Amino acid sequence: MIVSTKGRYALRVMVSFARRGGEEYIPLKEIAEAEGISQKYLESIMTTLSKAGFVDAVHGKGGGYRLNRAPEEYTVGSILKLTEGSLSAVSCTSQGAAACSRSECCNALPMWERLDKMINEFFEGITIADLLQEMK
Amino acid sequence: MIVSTKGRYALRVMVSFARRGGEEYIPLKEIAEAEGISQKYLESIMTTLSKAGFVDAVHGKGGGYRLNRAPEEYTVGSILKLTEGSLSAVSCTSQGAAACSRSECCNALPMWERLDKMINEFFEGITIADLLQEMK
DNA sequence: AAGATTGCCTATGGAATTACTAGGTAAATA
DNA sequence: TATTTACCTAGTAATTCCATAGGCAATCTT
Repeated sequence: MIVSTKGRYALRVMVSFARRGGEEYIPLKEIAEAEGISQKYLESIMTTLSKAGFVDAVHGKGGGYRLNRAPEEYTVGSILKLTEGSLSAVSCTSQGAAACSRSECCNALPMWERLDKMINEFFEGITIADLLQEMK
Repeated sequence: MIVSTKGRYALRVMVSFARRGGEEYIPLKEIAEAEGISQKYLESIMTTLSKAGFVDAVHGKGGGYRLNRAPEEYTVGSILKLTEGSLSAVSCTSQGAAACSRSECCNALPMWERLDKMINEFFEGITIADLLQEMK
């Protein structure tokens, strides 16, 4: 599986922020309850998003998180790459993985590379604004 | 990750059989050695392929495995679906998984479904014969 | 300055999956 | 009958996933 709950929760939370709109800071607790996600687990995800500069965070009362760009400025790809680490379908092509000893002669490698490219373009072509609109 | 070693080994073995051509049966031991794959691990994969009717198997001396169709008759998708169980990128859309309670209102579901469709069509459009030809 | 509220950090743990390994059983051939 | 081969059932170390626990740090209100 490419996308675990971590990445899916991140997307959901970003959509949730976008849906609310506005510039006020929303505490994590409120988002976690609204979305039915474990508060503690969501903490680590929000910290990741915050450190990467995807959201603003302020401590203390009246603090919380908020988006710092328009929803159409966030691609799904950028969020998933951040939270999932990689979107590669096989370890062969994910950077950081040990280089496969067969890469020089592997018949399948070009296929994996085309797949990665296709998936990457797919996710880079969708934004939080698109998800916000989309209804089944 | 979508594709584990199980699926990748299965593809490699199928390509290996296709490369040899011919109708003689090749023992698993020989394939495992040629491909540098654990013999015992490969056993379970070959049994899966055999039970699904992808290869013929005969016991005893002179036995082993062989393809029962032309390489262009095997799609990569069919082999991966068999060995990996599912090619879904998220558990939300893989059949057999518990239905997501949010599926009725999930903003992301149409995206996951389009992704699955795209990946499926990608793999169904490639055959073992294609892999055999393909060189980097 | 104190206390409440909120985000941030580190560590831990159960469950599932992955990638094997071990050892036996069944079928076919020499 | 003995050998060769596929098939079946278990087990296991390592890793990843999905959290949980508890304290520390920063900010605001009073």
